[in-house]
Amino acid sequence: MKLNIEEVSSYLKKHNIRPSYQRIKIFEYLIVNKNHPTIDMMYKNLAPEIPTLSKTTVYNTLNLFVEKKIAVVILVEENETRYDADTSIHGHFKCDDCGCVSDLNIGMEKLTIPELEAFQVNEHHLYFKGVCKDCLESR
Amino acid sequence: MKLNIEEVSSYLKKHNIRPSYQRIKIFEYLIVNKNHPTIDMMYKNLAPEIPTLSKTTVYNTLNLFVEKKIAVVILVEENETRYDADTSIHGHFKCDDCGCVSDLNIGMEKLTIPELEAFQVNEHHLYFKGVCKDCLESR
DNA sequence: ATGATATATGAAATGATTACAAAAATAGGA
DNA sequence: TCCTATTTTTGTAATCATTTCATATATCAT
Repeated sequence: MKLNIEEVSSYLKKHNIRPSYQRIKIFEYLIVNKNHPTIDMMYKNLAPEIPTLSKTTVYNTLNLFVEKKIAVVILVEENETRYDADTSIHGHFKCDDCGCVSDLNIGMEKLTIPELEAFQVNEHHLYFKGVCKDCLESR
Repeated sequence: MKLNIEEVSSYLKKHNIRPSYQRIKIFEYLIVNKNHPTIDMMYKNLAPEIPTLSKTTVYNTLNLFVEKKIAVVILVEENETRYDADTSIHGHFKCDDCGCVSDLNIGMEKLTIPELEAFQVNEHHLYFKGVCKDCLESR
């Protein structure tokens, strides 16, 4: 996602989403931080800037983004739903130490799965868990 | 997992789990059905056979199995934690139509991810979502 | 058998998410 | 611009999965 902040509004419009103040701010947060945040992370970070923000709005907005396909759900942990505005096929790594979730550019096309020949595949998900480089070094 | 039902008890013991009646029945359910069930599915299916069974016991037992590494958590859906007694590295497919989750034998070793060179990888997760063959045919 | 430890149970607490109704913002037409 | 209809936001209450906790039950070693 090489999306410029100024283009957020038109990007939302292009996907049939009215660019309200809250929606713009939330989408901006996703593409600027690229940290695959949870609802709570987004709420806590945006609340100071948007004092009236309700957590329900964050839930509603992300559900809308997913429905309109400008965001995807990332599952790397039980009871921890994260979101990503990068809808291209790629993987993730979750560090069990610092908790960060980073992107992996994976040529998942290389993976041919015979068992899926007759299947209709709509979503690809690949993730790893372990300890990231930074955490390994600081031990 | 080519585990014989009679061997469940010794398999549990080998992993430092006391083979109580409930634990044996729950583990048997996993290896016999191979359907990657949720806690609720296991509870509903075993309750008739074990009238005193408590859902808390199913939670406790699966948490124990995961801790002792004889089962793994499978995430293919928000707020839907599933379990698998096959701890070997393999993938899954979830059908959005019938809801079934099936195994995929994937040589994930073939995937070399340069970005993970300096990382310590403990878990591999790969899954796809879409429509399975049976559901496609019955349309 | 007895006492100690481990396990199972059910009720209550927690936490994330959704449902819902009211308030606020926005868009379009007179 | 004003009015009305529609959309969006908000906060509270409801829901659902999961955990906590205290008690009851079962198991183990002596």
